[in-house]
Amino acid sequence: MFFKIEKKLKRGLGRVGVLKTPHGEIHTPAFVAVGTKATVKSLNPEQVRETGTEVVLGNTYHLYLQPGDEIVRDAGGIGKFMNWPGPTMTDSGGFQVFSLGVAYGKDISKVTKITDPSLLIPERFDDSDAPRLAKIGQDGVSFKSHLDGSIHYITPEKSIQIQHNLGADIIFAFDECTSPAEDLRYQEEALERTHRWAERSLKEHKKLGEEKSFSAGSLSVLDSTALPLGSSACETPHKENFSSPALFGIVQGGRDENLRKKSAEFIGSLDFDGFGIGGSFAKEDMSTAVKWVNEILPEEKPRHLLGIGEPEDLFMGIENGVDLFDCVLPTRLGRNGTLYTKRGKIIIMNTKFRNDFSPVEEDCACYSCKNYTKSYIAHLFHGKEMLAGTLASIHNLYFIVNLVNKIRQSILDDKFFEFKEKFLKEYTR
RNA sequence: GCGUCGGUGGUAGAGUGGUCAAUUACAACAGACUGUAAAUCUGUCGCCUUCGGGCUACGAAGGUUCGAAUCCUUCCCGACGCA
Repeated sequence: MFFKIEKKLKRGLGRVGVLKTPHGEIHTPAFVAVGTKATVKSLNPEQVRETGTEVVLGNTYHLYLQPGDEIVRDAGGIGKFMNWPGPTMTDSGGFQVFSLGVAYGKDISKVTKITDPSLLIPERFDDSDAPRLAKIGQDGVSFKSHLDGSIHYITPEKSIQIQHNLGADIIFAFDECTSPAEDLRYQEEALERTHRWAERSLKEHKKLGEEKSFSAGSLSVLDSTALPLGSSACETPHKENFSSPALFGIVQGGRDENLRKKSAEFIGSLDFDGFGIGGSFAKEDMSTAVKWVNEILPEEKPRHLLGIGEPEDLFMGIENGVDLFDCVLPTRLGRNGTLYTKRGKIIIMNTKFRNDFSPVEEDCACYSCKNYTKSYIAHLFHGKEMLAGTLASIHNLYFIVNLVNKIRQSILDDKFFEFKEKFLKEYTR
């Protein structure tokens, strides 16, 4: 993997770059489509590509449970398995420590509103009897499968082994995503753990890399079949790291400035190929956390803001030096009937759209907008037709990917701040 | 014409003397969703309300009862059976 910064924002930490992977280039800042179970829900790879998406992110925990990482390995890796010829990433399962752990069955998620003050009370009350599917142990995390109830113990080593089997171009260290509701003492404890796990992830990664380079030799034959289907993403794979993915370390630290900076210092000092910025945020804490971290992380390596994705967040992240984003929102909102427009989100099932024969966005160039009306898409949703989620996901993914692309271009044109102001002024809610 | 069964809120369909403005499902309406436990979830869903409650309602009209969607009578409508 190779990362090159092409241009920097004059004010702020933002930059434009290119990330070269064995399966093609990623033009940063870039939006990564989430394909948790080796599929971007409701879309086939051609449809994903048509939205302008360059890279897809799968999930370690989900693919380990089903179909199993060895099957994905034997299929030729996640990209080949899912017929996605471009770059791929896998998340480590660290988010599931959170979503299936403390957040399980609760009204907390990746970005938590502070409307419920009890969520932010700075104490870790004893709710050990609360049902959860993930429990943090001495060495790793025990998960109770949401599919069949079986118990699985995931350690940093295990996560890296699974990810090597899944075979993405970029993988992540195993971490603990913490809730903003946790108190400082717990954040500190969790951060220590994430740091130890980072070192262990890195060590296991290097070990597996060495084992692979010993047995490498005929690998290039295998990979020549996996080149991107005609398009600019085609690039000669780099020799270094060819047989081994790039590993990103993850910065945590919650909302505390000292912890965030400490984490950025520590993770940034390790021999990672890039970095993830993790954590569950209260919305207003996000920008400061990102800034604290990116002022410290080594400038020449890429940074991925994990799980973030609303338009205003993308501007914030890019301005503060983020190169990669992934988020389930475009596809999840799409499937659930909410569509992005430059004037804000709309709920397509609302009565007023039943007889609205204009496209979702008049000047949008996505497949859905070029071919269908709001009335028709509303009809598909009311009728619970499968095509509904597909058309909506195409539009939303196109909207977000293209927004990031436009922001990228605005930096190249020295117009970032004008563009940001203009966009956010029109975009409401 | 006689007999039997049945008529419940937008629909289907519970309820068969008080705890019933009426279970439930669907539809409708509004909302939520940020490293996917998610094609999911939440709220509203007779009228009015100062959110305490008030009013009108289970085909129609009478009646029994402290009290009726629930029991009785007649009528109207529907299905089936016999003529």
